[in-house]
Amino acid sequence: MREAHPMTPAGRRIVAAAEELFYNRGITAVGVDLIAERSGVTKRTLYNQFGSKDHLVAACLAERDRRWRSLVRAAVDACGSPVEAVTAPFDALRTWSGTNTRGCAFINALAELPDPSHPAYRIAANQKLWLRNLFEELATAAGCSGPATLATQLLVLHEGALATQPFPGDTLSGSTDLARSLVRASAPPRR
Amino acid sequence: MREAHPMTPAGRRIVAAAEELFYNRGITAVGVDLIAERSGVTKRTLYNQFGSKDHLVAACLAERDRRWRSLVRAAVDACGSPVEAVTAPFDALRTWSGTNTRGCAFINALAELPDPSHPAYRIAANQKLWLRNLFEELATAAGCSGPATLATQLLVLHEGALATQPFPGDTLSGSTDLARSLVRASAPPRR
DNA sequence: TCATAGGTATACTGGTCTGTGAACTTTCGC
DNA sequence: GCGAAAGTTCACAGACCAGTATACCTATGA
Repeated sequence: MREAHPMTPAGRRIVAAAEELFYNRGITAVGVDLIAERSGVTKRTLYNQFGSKDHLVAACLAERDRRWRSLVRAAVDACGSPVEAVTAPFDALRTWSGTNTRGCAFINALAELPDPSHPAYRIAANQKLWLRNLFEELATAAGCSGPATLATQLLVLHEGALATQPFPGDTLSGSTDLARSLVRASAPPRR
Repeated sequence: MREAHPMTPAGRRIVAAAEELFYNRGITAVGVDLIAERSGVTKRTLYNQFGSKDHLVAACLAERDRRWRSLVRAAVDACGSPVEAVTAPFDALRTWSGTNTRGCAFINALAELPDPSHPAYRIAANQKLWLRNLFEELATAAGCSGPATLATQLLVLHEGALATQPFPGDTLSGSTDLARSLVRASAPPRR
């Protein structure tokens, strides 16, 4: 289920170029010719590596997911207490938003890929499930009451901050504050 | 700034068909030939009415926005008290979600239309601004403390519920509950 | 030494895309 | 009855699309 990344140098360049183009211009709007040109590679190489555009899309989202998860894990590890750790994904989101200002790539991808049998569909859907479960695990570890309900609320706040990111106004700060006060309210009293 | 809707019968059929197709399959993925066929109209008529696909996209989003706003206004008017009215958009969202299960059409559209000069861009961006301002107006009318901060938090909850809608699990109930308790906490004590 | 894997170069297929041109028909209010 | 607006028919332009075919080059390592 967890495959390694035996990707050739050309393969990595293709994914990097495609990721940027898909995120900033949309998946359907970007052609494989442009991706090949941007990554300094022939279209033949692209097809030898990924087989089809659909599978390249999946590879891009998988790579993005991998990067996002490791950022969140680092933010969780950097926290001093289990209670702080519950809202660590909001800290990760602040970092992430510095270089990703066009909303959530997974939501955006699903907007263009309505077919559940598309190889990228499952990756995008799992991404949200993973975060929700992480919130629940962290809430449980911090001793919060009602971790399931809390996790859903935190996910909504997180996705809301991400979805409103392209619009003017700082929504991330407000939702982070709200998330923290929710966690504090459901956490056991200190010592 | 506010033009009427002197749309011909064919024009209305085109918008209706295009709206459904754009929302369910993505804007770039849907061709004008298909839209013309679905609405029982010639491609020539489509271009006579809207000039370009881009302007048709804008007309579809404008129509959707109009429908959404009137639903929200009706929900606000149906409320018994100013405090209840603040969270009325969440009631409207519950109704709306019955027939719209692919997330927010405006967020989805912006994912495919990165160019701010696209005729549809401003419509999509204004939609969120309108809702945020409505929240603030309603919060002020209800005598809530810190209406600006509250409005931003309510917007985030609303957009979060909308964004997570395509995924399994009922996120709308949890965010509606949270929204109501936020409003109650900042509202003045009864009588 | 030589097979293999990764990659280049280039031309091509068959299809779809948005958008236009030009001439014809239908409907309806004045 | 007539003129204008709305709509039809259909061919067509020119660009772009995903994906393939063929032939060649160049490392590396057994």
